[in-house]
Amino acid sequence: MVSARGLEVLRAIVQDYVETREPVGSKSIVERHAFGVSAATIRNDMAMLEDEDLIAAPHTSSGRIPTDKGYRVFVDHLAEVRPLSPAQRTAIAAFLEAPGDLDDLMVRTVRALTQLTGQVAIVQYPSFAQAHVSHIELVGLDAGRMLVVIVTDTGRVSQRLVFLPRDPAEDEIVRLRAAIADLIVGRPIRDGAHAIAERLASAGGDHRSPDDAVIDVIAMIVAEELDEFRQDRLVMAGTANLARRESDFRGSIYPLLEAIEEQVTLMRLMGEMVADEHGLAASIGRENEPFGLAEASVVAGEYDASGARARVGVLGPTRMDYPSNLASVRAVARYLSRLLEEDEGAR
Amino acid sequence: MVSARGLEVLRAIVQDYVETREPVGSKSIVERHAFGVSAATIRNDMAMLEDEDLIAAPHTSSGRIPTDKGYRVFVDHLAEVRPLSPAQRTAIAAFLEAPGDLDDLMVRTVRALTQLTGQVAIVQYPSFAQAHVSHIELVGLDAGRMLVVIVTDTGRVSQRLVFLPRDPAEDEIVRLRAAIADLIVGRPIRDGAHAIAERLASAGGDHRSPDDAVIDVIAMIVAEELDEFRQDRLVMAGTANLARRESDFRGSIYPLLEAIEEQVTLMRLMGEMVADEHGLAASIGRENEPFGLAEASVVAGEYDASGARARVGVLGPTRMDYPSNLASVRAVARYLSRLLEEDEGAR
DNA sequence: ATTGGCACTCACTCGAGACGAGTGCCAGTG
DNA sequence: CACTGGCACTCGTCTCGAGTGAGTGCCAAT
Repeated sequence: MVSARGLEVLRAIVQDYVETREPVGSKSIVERHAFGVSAATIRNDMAMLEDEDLIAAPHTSSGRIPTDKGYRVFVDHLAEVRPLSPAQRTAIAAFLEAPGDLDDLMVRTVRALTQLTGQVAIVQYPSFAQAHVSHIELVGLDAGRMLVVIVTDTGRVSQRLVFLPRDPAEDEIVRLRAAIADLIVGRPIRDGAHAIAERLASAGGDHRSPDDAVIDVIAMIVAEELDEFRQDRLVMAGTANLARRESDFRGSIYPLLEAIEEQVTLMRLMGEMVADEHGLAASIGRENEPFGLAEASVVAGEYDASGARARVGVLGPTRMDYPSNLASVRAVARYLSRLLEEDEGAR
Repeated sequence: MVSARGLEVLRAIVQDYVETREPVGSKSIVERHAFGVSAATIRNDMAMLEDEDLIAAPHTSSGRIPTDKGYRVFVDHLAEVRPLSPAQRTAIAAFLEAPGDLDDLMVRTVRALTQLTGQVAIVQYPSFAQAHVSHIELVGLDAGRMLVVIVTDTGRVSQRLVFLPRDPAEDEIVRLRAAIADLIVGRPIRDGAHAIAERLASAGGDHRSPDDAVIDVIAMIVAEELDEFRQDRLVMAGTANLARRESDFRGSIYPLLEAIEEQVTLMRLMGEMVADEHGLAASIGRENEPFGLAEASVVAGEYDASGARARVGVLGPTRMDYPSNLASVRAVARYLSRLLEEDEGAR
């Protein structure tokens, strides 16, 4: 029921509201946008938009502000992702090109994104669920301690300290390492944990030797560690920006800070967002209610890391500059993909 | 020039103000505390306290609130660290007793502290500056990648991925490992980096072999990593509490969130605090100005980890409950010391 | 040294009135 | 039928002034 011009009016309202942070009235729309019609006409269109629940009036007679639904329509149909300025592009490059390992890259990425958008930036580590184990090492230390190191083909390394009931001999370690490597090296991570669990179960009864206590401990640790690999991690930056934009949130920013500390919530939220053809996705206002973030929006984009796929995004007030944030997220995601595809797991 | 009763009045003002969050007047003091004198007398005492800049009046005629100097006197002379309730003690025990490595312990500690105090909790990792290198391992992976693993006697493990100009042979790695181990194993970390740097410098000219490129790369990484060991790390929790207590901060909580993200600032602040005989220290309000935290206070306590020493603390509004926070910090610090001394570097 | 009394200050609250941005509606026009 | 100008109406916001009360500072008396 909304005319083409009606949608243009919606666009104008969203833009002006985001910019001025004040309810926008028919008159100011006529002034700021060359619609070529009178304020009264705009008012008629606005009445339509209000019927459709795309905009709302805070008080009986004041300007209108977009509803969450209005933002949704704006993002889906009206927002053109506006290309970044050359300066911004070189900024991204400067941030990300420095050498370093995966951890470094993630940190620099999240900094770049918070810098570009002025929002809280979030970067998921590439999902290792489908990565393969490329290496396992057992390093005997002193007095019953052993270091278990696992490396994946996507370049993630994890180490873990184990306390053993007794000190195994050198050749015993070598044998053990070979046995475990046999079980998991070259196989996808998600299978690894299974394989070991099965092995542990089947070993019951038959040929238990005194070694088995040691083996069990180590195998269990390896399985645990593999399981942990599957849980993705987040890096965040720019939390302080929430306080700067405090007035953009009606209520307290408490739930937001909580969600940021409880990374799990954000993890799930980012995971459940559905991307469009550009790999971009937005989750707006009340849509985040199940996550306790009803006053916030998240804009996210996908990136590829040699097979593994994950997301980068920003978190901010519902009243955010979507076109610009979408652009920043897309640019960073693309750059990241290129960087991570380039050197194929060299990191 | 402040009488004994005058100090009692200061105590009353601090207590009441922290509790009610409102300026406290002479009358309410008489009502809530059994001073046995009239309001007028209290007023005289308050005039003294005001002359000494220990309390101040927000408006000409309203109650008084403590100045930063007033809080300082309160903390130094008037606050008795009130013992924790048994329930709180068992809560600490329950939090900290679970098994796990050092990282786990740090996380659980910081959670316990934020839980107990309702403030932002901060835990420094034990300082490794005086720890000794107990183990070094070089693990050759595929295609020019090598994993360098360093372990200290305080149980910290670090690993780092290196890209080598070429693939070294197996026996070459063994030799190299022995050479580096010779330089640093058993020696304090701070010497290790030196030793390697010297070695690198002296090797110039004489017996350069084609190996040296590889050696150099690895040695440099090891030196870098050792250097990093000396930089302590922080774990934090309860950031969201700042938003809950927002009204306790006159201005914005922006600088606080910034400091929390910029861990370095807090690190320095905690490092510079001077502890009393109980290992406790407080830094109050304006005293934190150089760190951009003029509206906040930090309460910290020292703990020992088999030689290494570090701090735990809480960050909150200047108007905080110092006795209770001091008690919580002390209890957690003590518990942590006990736990870390007990199993002497087993972690 | 302590006290009761008293004048004084000043933030805060409340209601009334003025203001103005903005709406909704309607009759008129191309 | 879409658009326009006009107009009454709503309602949040600002301002002003009076009233209120908590709290002080000072002083003379004990």
